[in-house]
Amino acid sequence: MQKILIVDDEAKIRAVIREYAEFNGYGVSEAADGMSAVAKCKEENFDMVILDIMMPKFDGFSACKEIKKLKDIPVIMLSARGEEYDKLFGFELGVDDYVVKPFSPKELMARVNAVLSRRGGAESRAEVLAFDGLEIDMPARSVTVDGKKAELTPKEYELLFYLVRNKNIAMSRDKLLSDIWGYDFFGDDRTIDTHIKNLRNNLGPYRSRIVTLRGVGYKFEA
Amino acid sequence: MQKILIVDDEAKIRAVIREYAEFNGYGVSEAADGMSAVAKCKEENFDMVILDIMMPKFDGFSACKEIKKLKDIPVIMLSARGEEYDKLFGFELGVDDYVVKPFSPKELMARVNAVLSRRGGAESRAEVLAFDGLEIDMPARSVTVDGKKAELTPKEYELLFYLVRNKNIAMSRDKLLSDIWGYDFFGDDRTIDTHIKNLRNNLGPYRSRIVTLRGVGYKFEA
DNA sequence: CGCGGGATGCAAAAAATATTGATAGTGGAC
DNA sequence: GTCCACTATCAATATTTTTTGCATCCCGCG
Repeated sequence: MQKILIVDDEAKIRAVIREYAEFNGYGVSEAADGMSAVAKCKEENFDMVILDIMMPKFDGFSACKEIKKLKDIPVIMLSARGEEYDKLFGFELGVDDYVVKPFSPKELMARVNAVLSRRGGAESRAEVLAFDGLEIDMPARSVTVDGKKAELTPKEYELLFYLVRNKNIAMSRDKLLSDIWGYDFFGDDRTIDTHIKNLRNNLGPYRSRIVTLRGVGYKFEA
Repeated sequence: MQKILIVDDEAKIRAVIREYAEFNGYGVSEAADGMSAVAKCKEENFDMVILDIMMPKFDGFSACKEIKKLKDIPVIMLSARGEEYDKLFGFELGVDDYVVKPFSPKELMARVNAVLSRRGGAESRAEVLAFDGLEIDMPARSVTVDGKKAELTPKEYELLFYLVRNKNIAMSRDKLLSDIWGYDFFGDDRTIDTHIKNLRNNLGPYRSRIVTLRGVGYKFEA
């Protein structure tokens, strides 16, 4: 079941959306402000966030930015008519769709479905990513560094892909070992270090994207 | 590179779309009104036109009609909410998609990609392809290497065609076996390797187009 | 300032994987 | 039935990758 996080300061609006969303077979969580929305996204994996712009504490824009930094979750923004249209065009915001209040719940759900199906639809699961001159093409299993192809070993691919898919999230050695090597791997932690080192050596100028978190593990910084 | 013509009277909107489009790897031209849009279409071949409806001089509808008369280019229309919605569905306008303002640029690009891949789908599923001196004619079941016909066995054809149809995508041995040999094939992985070897031997200088992906399988590199 | 627990680098051993050529099985054409 | 091209399997070889142990380095902390 796909889960949606509804963020709006008005309980009434949340309730309406919830009702429709549940009717459409989605699981629903709620948050009343941007801050707690971000917090919830940290602890739970949502498939979609519906985010009001005007909110106390932490507005929708800021929340959106934070959430997108955390994970690549689709976001639909809600706004009152005429409210800060322009900002939506901000390049870095990455909003997936936009619905003007007052909206009909039916229309909102149509958009939710549209966005989700676009994502889930085979290719567009953002499997080809670029960070400056670092291009990562997962389907093709190829990585280019400033236009030059990097030759990675299988484990290096897996490691990189894994870190990128979980970008900006600290991954402990334990988690890396069990997720990439398999839960039944009996081996040394140093193994990871070595692979990280090898991987870094292949990323040239972008080696520092893989950040060491002392005492914890690693993360890919986007 | 695919080229898009963006037509809107507001420079700001054009700029936003341009930014996104270029980010997505498209080439971009702009026009501020319907008249110059048609003119540009006459002199240059675009792969897509994004057309605002409400414009001075020559509105989007008229421009669309003119352009469609000239060439069969996909058109995506932009419209303000509620603005002449109906007409879009009407008649022979042949609009490929439409997006309601305010829209998120991301959504617009998703639609652009969708329309283009829908169109290009037919094309890229082209059954006669050439990579340098390697010509692959699927319907004719013939492959020529630098003008000389290569004699392939049935399995070699299938393998090559399959890889080419999925060019630049890593294909695991599992997938190859189940897609080419059939899901019920009970056999050895090495079988594939051998056929790959035979195939490569028949591709002369282009043998390296079939790239080994250690630990995974193979891919055809275009 | 020195200590200690990671983090890193290196190189060799060990393991995994791909390539290749030889070989045998298969089914159709004659 | 025999021949033949094609296919599958196998085993030896070649290649690459992974792991590991150790030496060294670095950073935060007392």
